[in-house]
Amino acid sequence: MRTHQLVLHWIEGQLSEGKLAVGGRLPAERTLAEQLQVSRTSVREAIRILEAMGVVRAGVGSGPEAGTVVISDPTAALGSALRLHVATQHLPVSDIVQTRVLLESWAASHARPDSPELTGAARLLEEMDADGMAVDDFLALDVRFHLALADAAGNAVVSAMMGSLRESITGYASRLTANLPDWDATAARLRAEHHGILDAIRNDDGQGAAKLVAAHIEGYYREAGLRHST
Amino acid sequence: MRTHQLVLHWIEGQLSEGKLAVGGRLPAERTLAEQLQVSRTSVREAIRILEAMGVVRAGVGSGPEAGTVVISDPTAALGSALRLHVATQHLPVSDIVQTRVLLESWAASHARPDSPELTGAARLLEEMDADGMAVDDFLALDVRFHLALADAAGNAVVSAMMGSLRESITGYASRLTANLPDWDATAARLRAEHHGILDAIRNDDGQGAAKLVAAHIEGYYREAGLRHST
DNA sequence: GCCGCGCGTGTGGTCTAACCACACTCTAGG
DNA sequence: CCTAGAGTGTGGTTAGACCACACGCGCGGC
Repeated sequence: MRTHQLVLHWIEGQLSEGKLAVGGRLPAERTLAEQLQVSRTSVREAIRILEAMGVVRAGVGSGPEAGTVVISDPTAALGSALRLHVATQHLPVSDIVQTRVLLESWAASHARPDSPELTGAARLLEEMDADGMAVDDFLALDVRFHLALADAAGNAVVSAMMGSLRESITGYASRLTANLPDWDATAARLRAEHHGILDAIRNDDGQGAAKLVAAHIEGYYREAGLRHST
Repeated sequence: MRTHQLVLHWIEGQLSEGKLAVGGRLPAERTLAEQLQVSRTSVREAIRILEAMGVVRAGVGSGPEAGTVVISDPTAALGSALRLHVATQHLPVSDIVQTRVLLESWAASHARPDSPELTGAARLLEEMDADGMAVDDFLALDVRFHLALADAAGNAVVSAMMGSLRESITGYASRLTANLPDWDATAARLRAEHHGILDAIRNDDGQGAAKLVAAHIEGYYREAGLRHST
């Protein structure tokens, strides 16, 4: 076993045993190196991996924001991993879109009508109804709306996967937007569909909401010219 | 931007532009450090992250197995990320099981009846029918059977997520097995259910297969004592 | 007595230079 | 012709140094 993996396992053990929890701080790199009898370099390599996985956040200086703190951001890990593998062209974008439809349909049909996240989603829709909204701003709100729907289903894993899928193809999606023949018409349609989805969920019509979401996403990508199977 | 991120972005760019593909080799660490005008330390930190993400494999010595080679193993990245976040107790195991049901049901209903992966799945079932099979061996084949079903749906993202979900809870699952009141009876039931699922897929009854898969998984965890919502 | 500025201290971030283990490859000797 | 050894290039690891940063204590002026 390589040295940095030893450090990694030690930290994972501390997490499993509850000796290290979210919000807690790792020992300083130099201290940890001495404790585990390895070089600081190896400690740093382990911490880098944890950072890439969204498990810790490293901050210089001193005070509450400094040091290496345990966080929990599964979306970051999954997102960058997916993005890298899309770059290697071993994960087709069409598969990502298909998976997004699958997860989001499920979330729509399992979202609880009284979920607090839906209130936030409704507020986002109001913002999107503003006139003369810039395309990028609209798309940013769109992402947040869809993530809010996913959160409303109350499954942390699904939420994280949804977020990572969105993150891995945001670059792709904004390029696709340029293909749209008439943005204003598309935006108007998207707005209407969003309201339809939210209403369906609030009326406890999970199956209907799932169908609307699937049609919403597939319609957008089809209009923008991405070819994919369903 | 931190130095190792510069290296990371450079490599990601090479991947996106196709200058670096799966099977290709990165320049030697010392060479890369000189090219990008950074220290070898920073190059190594970037490579460590890529290694953790399942994008490269590093090997010492010389020859075809040596050097840093581009691979593509999304499952590794997602799996270790999920496992770490389960350790922080910010990803409930019940959510993982629920997501597994969701993905696997979808895969069962979208698997093509003539998919070559199903042939492999059938062979696995034959092996599992052997008498006096050790529990661990049975479970290992079980994992491969379920992954084969996921692969049969032809979506790389779903396959990777399925694999990572299994990986993140294998430790948990094998502990659960000890709770089973009568392993032989359970194993017999699992075998029968497996055959039922495979038959449903081969008869082009996707909806039926999905229902059977969901019941199969939920039944197992319920019997083993994991409490979770559906 | 109170306020504010500056330095001390500890943090992660980076770099250099060296040595190790490994696995292939070339070459000299039998 | 074959084999044993030296040579070469790879990642793996370490030690030690210096940097930028940000808080917090304490000294000084007001």
